[in-house]
Amino acid sequence: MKDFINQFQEFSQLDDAAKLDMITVSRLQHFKKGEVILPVGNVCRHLYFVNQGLVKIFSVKSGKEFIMRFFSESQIFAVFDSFLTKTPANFTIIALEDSLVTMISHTEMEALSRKHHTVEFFFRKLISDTSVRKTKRIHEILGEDSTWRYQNFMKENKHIVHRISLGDVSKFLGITQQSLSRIRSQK
Amino acid sequence: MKDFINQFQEFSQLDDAAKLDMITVSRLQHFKKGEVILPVGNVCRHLYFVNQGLVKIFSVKSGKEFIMRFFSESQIFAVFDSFLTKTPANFTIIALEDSLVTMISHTEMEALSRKHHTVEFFFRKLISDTSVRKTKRIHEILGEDSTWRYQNFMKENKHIVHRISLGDVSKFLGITQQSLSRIRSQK
DNA sequence: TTTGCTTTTTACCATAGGTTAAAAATTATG
DNA sequence: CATAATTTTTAACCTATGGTAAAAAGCAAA
Repeated sequence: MKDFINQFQEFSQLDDAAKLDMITVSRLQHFKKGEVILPVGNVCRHLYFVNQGLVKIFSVKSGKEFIMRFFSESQIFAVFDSFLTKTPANFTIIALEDSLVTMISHTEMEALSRKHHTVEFFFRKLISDTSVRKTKRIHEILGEDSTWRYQNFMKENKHIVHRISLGDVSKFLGITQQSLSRIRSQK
Repeated sequence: MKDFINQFQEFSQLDDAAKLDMITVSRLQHFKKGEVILPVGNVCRHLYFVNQGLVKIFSVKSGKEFIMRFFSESQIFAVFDSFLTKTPANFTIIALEDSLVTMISHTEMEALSRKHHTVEFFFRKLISDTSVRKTKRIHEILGEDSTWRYQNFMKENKHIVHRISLGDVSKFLGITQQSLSRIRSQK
């Protein structure tokens, strides 16, 4: 189990004082399988880090579920637009497995950003990382067919695909489960 | 023609010292219709502001053009992931009309962010704004059909649609021009 | 094991959007 | 103007994916 500070370091170097402060303000929480970490409509007031487990961020639009992303061990997550703008989240976060999560509140993050430039920088890096991913995703949805996207998803998520149901994979890809099944069979 | 500082203010309040500094480091440049503002593969080293004109940010994937976004008067643009991570941009920026653009270099922006917390905050707001838009876009592409997306695009871009070719509209929507034409005729 | 619940697959039809080709309309140029 | 170049539309055909329904497989609990 990778310590969250080590992981944060991979985004940007944090000085020792900053590290210490971050550890101080962080808290650990356990979520049971199926438990809601953030209900839709609530403001996302924390930055989360997965120590152990698996979560999904999703939304429901006219009865259909759409999965934004999965997060597993050593990943940082939040509903960023809600987190950054303090507006109600359009997404729900739930634990797909029993999960152990480290949390830092928005308030604390803001304070630390102000105090330590390295934290502010880390923050910006983190946001730009999610931004890059979204751009890539838009690109792929518009430019590649679902077979390609399925194979790509499997390739890029080798370590966790066996923990995700095919239904959830299809909800991530934006196709029906039947279509996914068809894609899987032909070949 | 809206002054860029005024526009920046709409994202977050800038103090007078910050404003003055930003004006000092900004420079104005003219681009002719069709001129490349940023070639693909180059690092996007500036934050841009459209005083007058219209630009598009696009990429080409296996011969097909995909338009990320259009920017017209009073809008701030950049290839943000390139700008933030200093990696080569996957997108080209070109002027669709003769355009007058205010530019601030990444280096200057970084320096000002460090100097003025209001600038840093503005920066984060700006990035989170683009992030929200991308999320919305992903959502729409996966959840709505092209007729809906076309109508929505027209609604949300009333002021500039008459300046954009239907070919470019289709490249933004991610469908062929023929499909767009079909959508436009039926109804 | 048996029974029941959930997930995944199969099948058949309907439809949106892609492909290709060409006509029509619009805009630019000599 | 007249001609060329570009943009937009029309049309015929094709394919991928959705909708619906039901079967099959996998898993869980008694």
